[in-house]
Amino acid sequence: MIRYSGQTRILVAVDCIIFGFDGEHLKLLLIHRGFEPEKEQWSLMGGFIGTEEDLDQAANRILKELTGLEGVYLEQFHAMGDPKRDPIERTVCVAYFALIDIHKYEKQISDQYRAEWFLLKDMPSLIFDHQKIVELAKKKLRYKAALHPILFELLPPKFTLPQLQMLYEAIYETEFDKRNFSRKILSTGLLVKQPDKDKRSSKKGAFYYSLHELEYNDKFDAFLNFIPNPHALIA
Amino acid sequence: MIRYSGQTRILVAVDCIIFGFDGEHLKLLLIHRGFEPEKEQWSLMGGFIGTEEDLDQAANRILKELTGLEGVYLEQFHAMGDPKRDPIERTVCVAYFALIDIHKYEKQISDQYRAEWFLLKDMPSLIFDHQKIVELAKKKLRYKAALHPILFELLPPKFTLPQLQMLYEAIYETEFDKRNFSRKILSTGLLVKQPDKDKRSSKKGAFYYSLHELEYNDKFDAFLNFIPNPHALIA
DNA sequence: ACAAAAGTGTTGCACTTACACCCATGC
DNA sequence: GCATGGGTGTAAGTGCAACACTTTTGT
Repeated sequence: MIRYSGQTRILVAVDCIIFGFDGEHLKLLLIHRGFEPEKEQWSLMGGFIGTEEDLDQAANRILKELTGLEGVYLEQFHAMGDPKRDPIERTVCVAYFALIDIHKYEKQISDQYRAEWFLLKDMPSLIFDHQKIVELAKKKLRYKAALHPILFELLPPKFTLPQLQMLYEAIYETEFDKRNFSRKILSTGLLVKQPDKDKRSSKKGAFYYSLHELEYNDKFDAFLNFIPNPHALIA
Repeated sequence: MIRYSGQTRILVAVDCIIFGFDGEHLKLLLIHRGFEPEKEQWSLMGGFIGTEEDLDQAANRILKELTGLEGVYLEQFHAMGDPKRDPIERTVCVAYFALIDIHKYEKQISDQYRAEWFLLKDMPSLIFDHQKIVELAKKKLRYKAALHPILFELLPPKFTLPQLQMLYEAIYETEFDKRNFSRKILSTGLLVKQPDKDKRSSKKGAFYYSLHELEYNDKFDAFLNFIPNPHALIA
């Protein structure tokens, strides 16, 4: 087998930033490492890429190992290559962020890891440069969600407009006018009103909506402008 | 030295998509490889990362080796990891796109490579998955340039509004109304009118403008909406 | 004087914002 | 019957798109 000569080969890992939404706050799924290095520390879910898989496959595999979930929204957003980022051995990492419906996550799927949800603003310190990766992921998520309908991935298949608005408000750390918000969201044509209501959070109850799959796939890449004054809110 | 055991180490390369603008068309700087593998084929400029450099440093070094330029606009946009993308040996590549003032490029800086500018729509076939990387880069460039003032990096320090408009038109493969275009661009406050004119392309001559550095740095990350109907033009 | 490109203003429309009241229900 | 959250409409302002004529100057 021919190989390139005189070059250093390096470990390549994939790390996943897993976002979830509990109805009120944005959360991150972190793992408590039961193994060296940095045993007993909190970190992002990650792993080395296998010999027969590409990066997306590796990210999906890793996500499944931790959460048991497949078909999750997963997007590559940055590669980190500082030679000193992993003190044990040089590792280049390709970071992905995942958006999951927090209720689909079943605890203790993996016994190698103890996983736990943390509020974004109440996170433990993380190993290596994971803190920095999380910051990048947050920024990227805000950026992308301002223009593309990705936040639905954080909600269950049926959700209410107040729930959706709370999600946007959590992500942008601000408040929106509910009349304008509902008009803007509904005008995209992405939502289908359901006949039933969610009555858990009010006496009157709020109508459920679900995604119009066809429109959703069509408009996913379109430029939709989901938030007012993006100029002010996006770094 | 402690290392992670049982993991495969992989080559990591950086590839640069180098965009230039000749006043009329968007171009790409490609190299004719004088070495194996794929000797005598056209490819993107790339190289393996060094043991002491991070990804950005590697990209800057590689760009300098080919063009002699430093301080160039360079942005990481995607990592490619298909195990079969390089037939010689598995290589993960991190792709960057660079924007340079085409007139700053001096030929034959490197004798390892023969470099040549190609019209984007008139490119030779490229090695490996470089074609795909170029497609991704074009998409990313369009996307980013719709919201951020990056295209100035493709022009000389002094340029005219008609030149700038031609650039935007080349990138989006469409035409804009010059009255609306000039109003929109000038309203950003990013440009400073110069006292002199460029008289090469008309009898009347067009005023030069230069970047207002302070405003440019301030507003670089802002959301500016440089093109009409982004919905229609951005994939 | 004519050709060729630069420069400039206005109007209508669409979208966005700001804002306040009624509705349905469980207790 | 009242408290709680859900749902809706309107008016003013802003930003965007469409559109045509004048200016300059080299030949």
